[in-house]
Amino acid sequence: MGSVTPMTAAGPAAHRALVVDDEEPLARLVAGYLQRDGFEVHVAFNGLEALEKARTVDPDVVVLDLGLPGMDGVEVCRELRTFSDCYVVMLTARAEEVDTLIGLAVGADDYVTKPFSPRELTARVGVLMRRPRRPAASTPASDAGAPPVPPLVFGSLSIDTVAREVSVDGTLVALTRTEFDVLTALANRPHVAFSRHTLIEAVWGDHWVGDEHLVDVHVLHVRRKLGDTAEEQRFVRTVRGVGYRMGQG
Amino acid sequence: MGSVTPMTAAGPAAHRALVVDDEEPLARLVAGYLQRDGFEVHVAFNGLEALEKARTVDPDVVVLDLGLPGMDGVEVCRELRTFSDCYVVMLTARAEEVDTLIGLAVGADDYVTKPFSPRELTARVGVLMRRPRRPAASTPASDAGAPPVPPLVFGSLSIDTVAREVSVDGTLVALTRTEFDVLTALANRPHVAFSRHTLIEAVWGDHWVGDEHLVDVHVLHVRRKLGDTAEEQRFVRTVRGVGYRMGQG
DNA sequence: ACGAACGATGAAGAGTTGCTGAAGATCCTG
DNA sequence: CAGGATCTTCAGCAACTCTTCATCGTTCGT
Repeated sequence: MGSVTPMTAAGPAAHRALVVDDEEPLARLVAGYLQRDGFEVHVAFNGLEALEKARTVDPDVVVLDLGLPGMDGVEVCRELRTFSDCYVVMLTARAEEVDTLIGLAVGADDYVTKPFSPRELTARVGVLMRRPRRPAASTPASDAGAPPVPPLVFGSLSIDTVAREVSVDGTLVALTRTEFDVLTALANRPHVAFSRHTLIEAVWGDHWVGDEHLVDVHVLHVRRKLGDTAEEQRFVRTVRGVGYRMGQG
Repeated sequence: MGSVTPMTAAGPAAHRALVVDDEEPLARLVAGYLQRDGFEVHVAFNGLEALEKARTVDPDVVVLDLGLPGMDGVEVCRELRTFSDCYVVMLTARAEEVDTLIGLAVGADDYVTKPFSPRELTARVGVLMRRPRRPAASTPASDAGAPPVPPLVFGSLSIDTVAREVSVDGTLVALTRTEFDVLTALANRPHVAFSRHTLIEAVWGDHWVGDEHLVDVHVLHVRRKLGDTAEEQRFVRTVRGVGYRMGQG
């Protein structure tokens, strides 16, 4: 593998980065690497300064140390999010902190644990920059105007996955939970041949132990309720030597 | 409130995850955590199995160990990218590997270094799932947007590896499992001459014992069903003294 | 052109797979 | 706790598939 050459930009850089860390040598080190990667780099040594620079520079990505004096990284990140949708990479001292942070819904895009190699950090930043920029605010509670989920339709068979209702020729058919789950697992990927094992993982979860032919019985029941037989398989089809499949051949 | 509501036991969940690791206990551990987080979890223990499952279940996220036996994580990830745009979290043994991997442009979305806390991993996966890349992936139904896996085409012959369907001139041809596997093994690498031995390894696995000319019989059957004969070998061609080969040449 | 090696083919027994009914185990509801 | 619904296991059966084997035709080297 030759050089990877991460964008050879000269003059006004393509992207702006803000590095926030109270340990000046570390900040400078990271800044240097990012600069070499073609970023226009700005540095801040505390939370307030970081927010101020973020407002003026409008960076594409902020590398933010968690353990800042005064206003800590979490606070900075939260405040940052009120006026910017830039990417945030959080630096933490211990790996265990990461899940705490994520749990706090701080809103960072990536977490890097100290000690890290500068190249790892810059590489991760590179990955973020290649992502399409996030659209607006990612409010978790914007499910209000959620569009209705269309039913899965196979000829005269219709599966409402939300209501968990199945109908054939407009007539409701009562399936048990397992029967419904088996049918839906297949119907979610029409035409795809599922092995019994994969089907079991989908419906029962992995950790399951027992006879794989359990699936056969449930398929039998589904077929019966749907008006199918082993001879006429309109909906659930047998793929001999493999398992089952949904949809016309 | 209070309880996190781990979703009613199993059943088709909102998101699907595929965990790939040759160390079964570790894979199960990770799988368990993801399941608790509401994922429908599938497990694979080697690269080939991983790709096969990825094709059938179309996961939203793949947790992929770098050090797999045979086909390694990098290869799996590359191949995966040819038909899926799912998120990929790569597990690596050493931190230094991470920048190498990123440099190789493997295309993973996150990298976690062993040893890791399961909660950190699942938390990172959770972050990924909140990302906007896949717009409507949150609905349990309607996977219509799933990228279709392109069939293998040789003139008038078309092989749908996912549905396990073969058609000639648009007409479906019913192959048995072994016949299909033999044909697909050849078709996966067109122009490559397979020895009977290699073919047997590919289809039957390497622990097989018996007469190698078993392959001949299956090829015969495949040819017949495909409308070929020993004289007119449009699809499966004999390579005298070696074995068989797919495609013109 | 001749014999040896190789591939193609047909047939048949052994083995596998899927379907089905029934019965026991388990879960849920009232 | 009883009664019913549901899940799971089991065993028999029928159909299908795999594999082996013997034979025949073709190709290749000499």
